[in-house]
Amino acid sequence: MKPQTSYHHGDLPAACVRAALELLEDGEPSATLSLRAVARRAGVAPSAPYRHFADRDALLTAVATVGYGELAEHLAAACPAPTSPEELADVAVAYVEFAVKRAALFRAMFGEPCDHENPERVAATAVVKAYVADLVGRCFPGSDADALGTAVWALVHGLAFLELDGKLDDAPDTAYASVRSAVRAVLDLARQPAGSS
Amino acid sequence: MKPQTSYHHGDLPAACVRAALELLEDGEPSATLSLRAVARRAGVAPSAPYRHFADRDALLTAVATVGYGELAEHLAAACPAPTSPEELADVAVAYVEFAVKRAALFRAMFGEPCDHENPERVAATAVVKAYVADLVGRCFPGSDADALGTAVWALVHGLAFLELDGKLDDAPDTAYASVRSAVRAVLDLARQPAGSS
DNA sequence: TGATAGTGTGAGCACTGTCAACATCCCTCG
DNA sequence: CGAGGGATGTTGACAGTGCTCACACTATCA
Repeated sequence: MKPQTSYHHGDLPAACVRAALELLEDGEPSATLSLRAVARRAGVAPSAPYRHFADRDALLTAVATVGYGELAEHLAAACPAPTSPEELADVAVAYVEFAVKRAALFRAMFGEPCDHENPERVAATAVVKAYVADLVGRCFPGSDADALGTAVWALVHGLAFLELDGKLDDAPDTAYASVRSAVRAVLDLARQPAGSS
Repeated sequence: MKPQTSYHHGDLPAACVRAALELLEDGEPSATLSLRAVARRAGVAPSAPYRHFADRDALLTAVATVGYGELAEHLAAACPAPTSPEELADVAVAYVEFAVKRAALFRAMFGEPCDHENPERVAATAVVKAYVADLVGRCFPGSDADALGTAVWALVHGLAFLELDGKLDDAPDTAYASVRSAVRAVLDLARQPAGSS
C-alpha cells in the first residue's frame, strides 16, 4: 500500500517481527533466526533493525511475545473452557501440536535463554498462565490452583519438548496418542491411588 | 602427561568433549558453544576438530551424550530407588537442580534441534528413560508404566524448562519448593479425585 | 628405508552480530 | 515558506563464526 520506493519504511518494527515469523515458518526448523535475514526479508539494510531493537535478543523477545499470544489462541481454539479431564487431554494435544507445527517459533519462545525481567515477555506469558490456571480451577476445584497449575503447564510443556526432541514416539501419528495416554495415566492415579507415604 | 609439544595431540576427541564441557560450565549460560572456542581451549587449530567430528552438531551430540549420563547419575545419587511419592518429589527437585546448576549443558542436551536418529544419542537418553520407568514401576505398581513414565519425565522436564525460562518462581529458593508442591499437587489428585467424565 | 594413512596447521570463504559515519526524509518552528 | 533537527535508513567496517581446502607433520607397516 505504502509507496515501496520510500526511503523510510513506515513501520519497520512490525515488518521485522512479521518477517521473522515468516522466516520461522518457512525455513527448516534447525536454522537459527538471523537478524540479517530478517532485514533482508523486510527489504532493508542489515543495520536498520537496530534503530528499533537493541539487539537480536530484543527482536527475539518481540517475536516470542506474539508467539505466546498465538499459543494461547491455539489452546483456546482447541478448547475454550475445559472442564473434564478428557478435555484437559485435548488441551495437552493442542499444546504439543502447536510445538510441532510451529517448531521454530516454539523454540524461539522457549528454547534459548532470555531475560526473565523483560516486562513485555512476562506479561505475554501471563496469558498462557491464566489460561492454565482457569483450566485447573474448572477441572479440579478445591485443589491448590497455583501448584497444580504449574504442574499442568509443566506436564504439557515437557511433553512438547520431549516430542520436539524425538524422545516420545517416532511416528507423528502415535505421538499425539502418547500425549493423550500420558495425561490419562496421570489422571488415572486418581482412581487407583498409589501407596502413599 | 603426554608431551604437550607433540604435533599430534593424543586423544583430541576426548579433549574436545572435555573442553566443551568446561566451557559450558565456565562461561555465562547465554553464550552458545562455539567450535572454535573448543579448539582454542583444547590448544589446537580451529579446523582440527573436524578430523573427528563431522560438524558442530556432532560435537554437540557427543557432549550431550555424556550429559545424559551425568543427569542419570545425578538423579540416582539423589534417590537411587524411589518408591514413595515423596521420593518422586525428591527426584523432580534433583532434575530441576541439574537443569539449573548446569544450565548450559542442559540446554545443549535439550535446547536445540538434534537428529533423533543418532543411535548414540538415543542410547544415552535410554538411561534416563530406564531410570524413570523403574521409578514409575516402583512408585505406582499396576499402572500403565509406559504412559505414566513419559508423563513423569515430561512433568519434571517441563518444570526444569519453565524454571530455566524464569516462568516459575523468581527466588531460586522458592523455586525448588514450587517444584515440590507442583509434584505433590498432581499426586494429591489421587486423594480427592476430580469429577471424572 | 621408504610409502602411506592419520592427524594437525594455515589461509580463506561466506556468513553472522554490531557499530560508527553518513544520507535521507519528515516535521516543526521561526 | 523554508531552514534546521530528530528520526530513520544506508554503507562500510570489524571481529567472530562454521566449514573447506591445500599443505605439513608424524606414526606405522611393507
